Amino acid sequence: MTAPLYARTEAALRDRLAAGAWKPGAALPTETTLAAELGVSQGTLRRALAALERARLIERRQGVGTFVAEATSERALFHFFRVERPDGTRPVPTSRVLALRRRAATGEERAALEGTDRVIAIERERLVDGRPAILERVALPEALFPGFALPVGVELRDELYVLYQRGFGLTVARAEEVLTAAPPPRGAGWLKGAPALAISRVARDVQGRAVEWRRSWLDTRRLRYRVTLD
Amino acid sequence: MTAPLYARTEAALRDRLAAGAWKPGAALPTETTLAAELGVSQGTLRRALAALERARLIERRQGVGTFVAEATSERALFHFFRVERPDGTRPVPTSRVLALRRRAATGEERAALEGTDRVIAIERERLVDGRPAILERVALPEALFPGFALPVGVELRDELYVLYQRGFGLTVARAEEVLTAAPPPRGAGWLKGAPALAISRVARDVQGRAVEWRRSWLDTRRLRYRVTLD
DNA sequence: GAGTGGTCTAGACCACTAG
DNA sequence: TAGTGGTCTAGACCACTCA
Repeated sequence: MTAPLYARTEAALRDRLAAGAWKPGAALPTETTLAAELGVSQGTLRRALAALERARLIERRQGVGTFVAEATSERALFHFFRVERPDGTRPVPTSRVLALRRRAATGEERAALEGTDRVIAIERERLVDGRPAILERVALPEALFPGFALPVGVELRDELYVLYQRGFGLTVARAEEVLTAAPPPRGAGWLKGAPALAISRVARDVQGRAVEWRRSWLDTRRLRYRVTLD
Repeated sequence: MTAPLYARTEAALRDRLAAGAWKPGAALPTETTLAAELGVSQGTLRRALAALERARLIERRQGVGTFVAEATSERALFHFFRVERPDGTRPVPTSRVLALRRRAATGEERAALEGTDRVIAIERERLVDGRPAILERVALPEALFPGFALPVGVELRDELYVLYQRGFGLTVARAEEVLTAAPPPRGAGWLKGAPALAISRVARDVQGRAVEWRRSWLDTRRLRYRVTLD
């Protein structure tokens, strides 16, 4: 009936992490103290910690300690940007915001973001090797991102997910993507009418809450999408 | 220097599974006997078995035993066919082989299949809701599939990966896919010139050997590709 | 009821890091 | 050298399946 102790221990830790009991990058208590605090054996605690490490919520370093995982550009790019050049190398894109405004959510956005009424809508170009290769529309629930702002028209080496965590305590832990081939969208003259790879994403935080919706159009002559199934 | 015991235990079991020490669907020895046989404690063995279960090489059922995973249609479809209808439901496709012949490998095939000289080339249509929706070209290393044959022109509810395992002892455990948007290929009139989602896949067996290369063209008006990143 | 895998514990020892 | 996480073991007990 009740879940096993290691699962309840993992859930308890997950809640405390989500609640911000420890800041990203900070160390958790040691195994022995944390086990005592939670009233479980060290072995049971270790099983819970191992699961959290697989989910990339924490990082463990032998001889040093256990730390809350931080959203870094590298991590965001590696895990959530599954794009490569035709030769298989992975680019590090820059980006330029074309527009940012607050407005009512479209039906699609409301469905993806689970009932959000108002969104912050961002349109940006992402540049690979200095030239635009991706057009992207991002929608954020306004309630979760109070005061969110971005400089418009400037070329940035940003990663949005780093900003989400640092500015609003929202850690993106999982994303679902749906891909189709699409005619080139309006507003991307550089696509020159070539078909684009359209990617729709819902990003979720540690507890599964939908935090961001985006749709990207990729210039498939210059970029491909790679995924491993196992 | 040397890998930890649980890792070596896992590797040993993986080798024995790949060598066919136990047939797909058969039961492995119990934990206690297997632990004794390998000269490790039950705890260490359990850690190795848990890893193999996560990799879906074995299945464990409490009160019953531990079994070598079988390639079933359901498993093949669920893990390796990441396609859905626009409404989000997952179709169960049928297929019709258009051609099957043996020939020299193209450069692309040789690269993907790691030096294979001759391949069995299959071209087939896959039908969703009774109508063609996917054109697919499959290349198999001839050396690994002696005598491989398929009925041509007949509509089948097949799953190739089930045939690979049952007929040739080759279990597909992992696949890498690269997606692009592509102009419609020759030979798929039903696409009517609409852009297609092109999917290239290398499938690998338990030990990482490339076992199959395929390229599929999806009618993106009727099908989408879904993937979860975490 | 016999036998299987699943959970949980306690503790010894090792490997690594940092002051 | 003190303190951390990593490995490995032994054993008790639970939960489930099936004859």
